[in-house]
Amino acid sequence: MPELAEVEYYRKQWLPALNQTVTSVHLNSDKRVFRGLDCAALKQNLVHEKFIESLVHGKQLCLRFGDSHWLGVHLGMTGRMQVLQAGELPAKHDHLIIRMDSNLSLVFSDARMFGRILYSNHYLQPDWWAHRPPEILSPEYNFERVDAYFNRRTKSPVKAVLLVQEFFPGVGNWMADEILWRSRILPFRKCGKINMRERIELYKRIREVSEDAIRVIGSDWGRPPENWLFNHRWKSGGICPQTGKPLSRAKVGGRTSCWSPSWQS
DNA sequence: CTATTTGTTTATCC
DNA sequence: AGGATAAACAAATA
Repeated sequence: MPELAEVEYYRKQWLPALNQTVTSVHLNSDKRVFRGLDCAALKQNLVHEKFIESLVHGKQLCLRFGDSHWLGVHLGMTGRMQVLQAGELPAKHDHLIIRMDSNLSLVFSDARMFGRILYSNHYLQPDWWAHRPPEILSPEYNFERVDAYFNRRTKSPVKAVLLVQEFFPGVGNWMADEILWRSRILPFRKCGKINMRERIELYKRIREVSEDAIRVIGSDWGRPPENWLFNHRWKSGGICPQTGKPLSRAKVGGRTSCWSPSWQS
């Protein structure tokens, strides 16, 4: 389920082991989450290194060890991160276990294995961390960028474009539906047909939903207020919190989308 | 047994 | 060349 705020929530789960040192790394290199990775290098080189920094950018996590070890974690659809106390045993889908000198263990789990582990041992930033688009809540993000993104995808449904990570880092399926619902714009509208007033509204709601998600979910995975679309969109039979009328669901841009026909146009 | 899932990559067509 | 679309990946859940 990880989007912007859920990824931040999971980043925090490893913080109890910050400034501790790796004693061993356990993994099964056959698992799909390690595709393309030099698992032997990860297992050997991370030992004796200190966990010094924990960063997040959109849905991408970057964990730094020592002065040249970069561990990337992408949570995919069902990825999770947690810390195991001494004596606690790994579970079925725990694919990467990093034991620390405190006897805590950092654990990455992922049932569906759409997630991915990345690793680089170099003083310079690896490509997967160096090449990042501006984050939605950063100072360099602005309306002109968003306007330009829509102009590059004029024939795509706006829902599909909101899911492009290069444009809207961290936005996932529920955030995109929430943004469109708050902007009162239907998900299948083509970007080229969205006028300036609507684009300005979308830009504001993109930032608003990102802030709200971080505040409500990113800290302790709290349940969002009932006046968000969030709590009503998951199952069919949901009701629009604005109009009290039924919500609609259908695939838009390849993803199940939920909208309120009595509210969005 | 069938259909569905909060994500990304790859192939293919335009 | 770049945009648009669908399939593939894998396991749990309803």
